[in-house]
Amino acid sequence: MVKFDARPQTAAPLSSPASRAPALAEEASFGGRAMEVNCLTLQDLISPRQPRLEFVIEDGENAQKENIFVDRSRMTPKTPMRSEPIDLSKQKTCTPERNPITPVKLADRPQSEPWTPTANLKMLISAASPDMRDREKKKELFRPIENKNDAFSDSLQLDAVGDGPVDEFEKQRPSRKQKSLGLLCQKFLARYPSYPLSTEKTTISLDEVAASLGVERRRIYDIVNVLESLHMVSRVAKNQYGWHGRHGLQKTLKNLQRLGEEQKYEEQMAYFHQKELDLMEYKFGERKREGFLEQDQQLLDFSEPDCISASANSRKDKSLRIMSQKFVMLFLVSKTKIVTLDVAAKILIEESQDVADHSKFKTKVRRLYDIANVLTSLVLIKKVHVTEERGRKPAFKWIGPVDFSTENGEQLVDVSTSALPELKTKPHSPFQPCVKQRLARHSSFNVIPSSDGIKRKVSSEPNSPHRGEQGSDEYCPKIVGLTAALREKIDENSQNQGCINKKMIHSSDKLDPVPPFPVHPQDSEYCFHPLSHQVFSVTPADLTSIHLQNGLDGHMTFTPTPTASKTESLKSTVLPNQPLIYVPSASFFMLYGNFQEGHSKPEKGHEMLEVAQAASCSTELSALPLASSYKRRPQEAHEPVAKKQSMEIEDGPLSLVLPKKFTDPSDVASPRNIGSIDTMPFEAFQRFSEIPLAEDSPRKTTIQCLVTPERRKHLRNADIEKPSKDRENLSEENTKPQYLYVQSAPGLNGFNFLLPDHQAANAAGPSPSQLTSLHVPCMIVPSTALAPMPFFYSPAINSPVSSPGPVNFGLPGLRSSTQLLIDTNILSPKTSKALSMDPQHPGQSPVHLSPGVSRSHNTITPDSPVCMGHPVTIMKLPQSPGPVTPKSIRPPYCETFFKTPGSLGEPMTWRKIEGGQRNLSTAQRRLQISSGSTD
DNA sequence: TTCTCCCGCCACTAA
DNA sequence: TTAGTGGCGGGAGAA
Repeated sequence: MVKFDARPQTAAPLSSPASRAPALAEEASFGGRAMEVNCLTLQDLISPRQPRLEFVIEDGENAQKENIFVDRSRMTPKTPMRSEPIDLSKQKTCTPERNPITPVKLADRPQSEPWTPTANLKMLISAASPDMRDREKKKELFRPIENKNDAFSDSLQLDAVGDGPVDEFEKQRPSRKQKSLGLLCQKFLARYPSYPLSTEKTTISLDEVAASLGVERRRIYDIVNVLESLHMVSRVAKNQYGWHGRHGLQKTLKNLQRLGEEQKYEEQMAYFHQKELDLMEYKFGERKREGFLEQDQQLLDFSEPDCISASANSRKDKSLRIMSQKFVMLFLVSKTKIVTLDVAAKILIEESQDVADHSKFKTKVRRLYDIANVLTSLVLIKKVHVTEERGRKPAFKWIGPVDFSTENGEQLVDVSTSALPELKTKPHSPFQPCVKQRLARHSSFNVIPSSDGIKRKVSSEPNSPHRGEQGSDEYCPKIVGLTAALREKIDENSQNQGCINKKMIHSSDKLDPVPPFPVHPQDSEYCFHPLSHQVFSVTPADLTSIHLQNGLDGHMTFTPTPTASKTESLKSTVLPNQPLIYVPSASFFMLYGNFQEGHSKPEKGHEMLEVAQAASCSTELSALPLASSYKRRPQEAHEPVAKKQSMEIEDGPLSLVLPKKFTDPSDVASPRNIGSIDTMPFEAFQRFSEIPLAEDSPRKTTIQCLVTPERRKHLRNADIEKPSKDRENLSEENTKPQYLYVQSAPGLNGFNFLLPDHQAANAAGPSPSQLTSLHVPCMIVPSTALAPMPFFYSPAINSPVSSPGPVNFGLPGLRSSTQLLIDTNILSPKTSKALSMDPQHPGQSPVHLSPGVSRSHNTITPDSPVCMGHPVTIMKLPQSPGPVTPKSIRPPYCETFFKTPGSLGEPMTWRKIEGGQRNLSTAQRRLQISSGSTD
């Protein structure tokens, strides 16, 4: 692009020749290919004193800035060679039709000129022709969309160019948030595994990343600098960084914590707090000040080799790396783990011996925001506000690991983790230690050494093994149900076990959408926001067996609901009558890890399958406590949301299957089933769902959410009538596969449920072929915007014409996404109990009562339309009784596994994998758990 | 208004 | 010399 630079002779060049020369070269080069555009600046329009015009060529570098995308079709290339996009942003003052005069670079304007780039642009637009305005709008429209998935991607906008009103352009322009460093960082992190294999050397090319993310390299520097401060990356060459991931994060943080303590940062923070509050006069002595400076050197030594020479007030001393480390140190040494920006800025200014003027303060705060964005993306901190006497102050709270020490060299592991011997000392579980301290913060938990030397968390309150967290976090006062400890437990487990941690079903809009684990801030672009309207009401009875909660971060957790007396005091994750909202979560797509990674690194991408396979092949696992069958690898647990999001985008939908007892009556007591690998799915689900699992009724699985009011009523009544003793009988009951089918579209655009009812048609015992089909009465709750929910009831189960083949589910207009199949047995034990009262079918699933009973529960008429779309083949998912553990004294449990459905519109087939067989495809990945039974 | 932080100039650094 | 880095602060969007 070429433009004329109307630069006053008197204007002194702002750029050094050295720095400007390359730019000019690029400009020339680029200009040779670019369409010539004449630019007219306001200055040109209003100032008659332009002494001369200087020919300047827009440089290609600028053309790349912030990924400007240009509608080439609307341009008139002057040379066929032109193939690169033109930065229309640089045409703010240009119009192709106007040649002669040209604007100056905004930076070249004399200081006296009040025009800001924006003001100048606006003025020019106003002064220019409609054509110019259109072009300006186009420029805005095609601004980088680093995200292919961003709202304003591609074609739609292209079509809109020139057609829509001005407002449309404004609407489609990426918001500030969309361009935020935090979001960019998330995208950046999504590109790399949190815990890369030691054998794999990931190199980061800044150019490549910048181009990929559609931003200028400058932005990438900000990210890598912070990451470098945490040793997550290291510079290996020019423009090249090596990716280390989180492997060394724990050590780094530990060092930072130590240094922070040595630096007396806590005192400094206290000092500034006190100073600010005018509560007392306190000053650090000069000696201490000097001590800080010495510590600085230590910090620099620790940080990076290229920082060691940093000295006070030097350029490097102010580098983002150093600032980042110091910032992190503040958190680590803080008892409250909360650091206000102003205090942090003041400390940094103090240390750098800068003149503590307002300008410096602002600059520091800006940098801290940059750092905080990256740290937030790393799920190490989260934004909070501190209310002080002087008002509300922005601050951040550390949500990352807080304790990096181990006692006597012992590795603290989660109780459930310990159940998996091979995972007890899993080396890369850097966040494990933090569990100890976190748990210690909760009175309901103690850390006690176990006989095997493994420290385990146990509840000091027998009746409330998971209680105690609610309200403990002053910034998350509304957390309902799940305790932090429990979340951490789940998180910990999920770090090493590869699955099922992705639960769905958001509690309600009344529930504080606080992420159960360290996750992205709620305002993250990748976070789902709570719905303002109720979607599904759940009665207390519905929640007694399983509580599902989904934080905004997409993490979904199942809270154990005490149906047994021992756990009755446990609070429900979902409050009575609270709506349950299924929130399609990006984290849901973390199950298999990054799809791309999965291909490039099968060991990671398919770990779930491996786990499942292991479960299918190993009998060792069967002897493990139910609550610890699955573990998710650390990288998954701490995978940035961005990664999840990107995976969601790239990988397509996944599905969760929560199969229920699905065994033949003869298999109930079968030794083969008991403690067999078949328990794996159940254990896995139970593990994460924390669903109490009764040792005497291992096959009981219940879910009390997502049932119709009528059904709930029945269930409640039945539950009341049934003593707990009856549950024991349930263990002898055979159930047929019934599922709760949930299909959803991202962003809550889809909300589909198949509510398992009963399988009356097969009450006598379905054949394998029958079982493979969705012979389950179900309700599909299409969620368009979750508005008044239309119910689509599938009469397939009861209908004699129902086909044994796959049943298609789908909703027009919905993009295929996550699907959840939950066996009806997930219904609360009470439910199961109630439904299993029929003495005529003692061996059948509680929900498989007589057809008549079943019908009585139907709230939707069989005449309701059945949405067709995705064929679903229900796989047979046998279960086996879980080991007898204290935690296993829980009535219900369910099993889950996931699969990735095909792309939208593609039929999804659920099928079982035999043995170690894997059936993976790019379009469709499945986690198939051998059940020992055939379809 | 204040909070946030994008944006890109341009000085510094390294190859 | 040139490209890579990244400090810095204006200024505007978001809250």
